[in-house]
Order: sequence, then C-alpha cells, then structure tokens
Amino acid sequence: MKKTNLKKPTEKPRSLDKDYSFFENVYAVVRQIPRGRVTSYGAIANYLGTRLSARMVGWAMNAAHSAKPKVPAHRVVNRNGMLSGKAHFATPTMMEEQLAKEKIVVKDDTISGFEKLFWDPAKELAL
DNA sequence: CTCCTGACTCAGC
DNA sequence: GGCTGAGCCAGGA
Repeated sequence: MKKTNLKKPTEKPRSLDKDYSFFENVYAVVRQIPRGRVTSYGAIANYLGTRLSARMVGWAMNAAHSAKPKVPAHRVVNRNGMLSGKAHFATPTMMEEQLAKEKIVVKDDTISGFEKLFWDPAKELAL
C-alpha cells in the first residue's frame, strides 16, 4: 500500500462478523496470500477495517504459532517490508529461509522489491 | 476488575 | 530525516 492510497480511519466497514475472533480473520487472509507474495500488518488491518489496529494483526500472528492449519506468518511483514517478526519464529533465520523458498530476496532483514511482491488483500480479495 | 504490554502505524517535533 | 508520543484492541497477570 502506498502513501497515496491512504484511507481515512473513519472508513470502517463492519462487514466482519464478531462471531469470529479477530485472529480468525487474520488467519484467513494470511493463508490466502499467494506463494511468493507478501503483505503487511497494516494491509491486513486495513482489510479488516481497523487500519489503526495493525498491532492486533501482529498479536494474532503471535497466536498463529498454535494455529492450524499453519499460518504462513513469514509472508507478513511491517509496512517497510522488514522482517519485524523474524525474532518470533522458531529460529531468527527461519523466516528468511521460508521467504527464500518462495523466491523472495531478503536483504538486511528487508524484503527486496517489497512493493512488487506486495499483496494487498483489500485489493486482491476485493472485499 | 484494573493495569500492562505488544510481530504496527501515523502525526508531530 | 530520525526520534517520540499517541491510538488502536485483545489477552495475560
């Protein structure tokens, strides 16, 4: 997502069902990320209608460790494309390795060509 | 029940 | 242009 594509926080679609945990929504989105693509916490949060709650997405990822089926959390990075969550994986290098398997180049804990590989759920899923 | 923290992001200085 | 503070929601102590 680009700065030019900023949306007003007042724009909050409540199409989400509160019956499901915030995590479930996050998992659903993350699991739909195509192989070789990545997205950001903010994008997911925005997709969920809570752009300001990007932290919750990260929080959900924390719980994603126990989620089944496994959630490709390695495809989720911060808005800069930096592997902010790599430290939370089994091993600090695991995230980078997973990305490498998807032909994603990681340089200095940051995804190279992040903008090209960026996968916007709000756009791709067109909710 | 209240308080604290957190894999983020934006606005301000 | 880098650092700080504030906002957001949910879960754990």
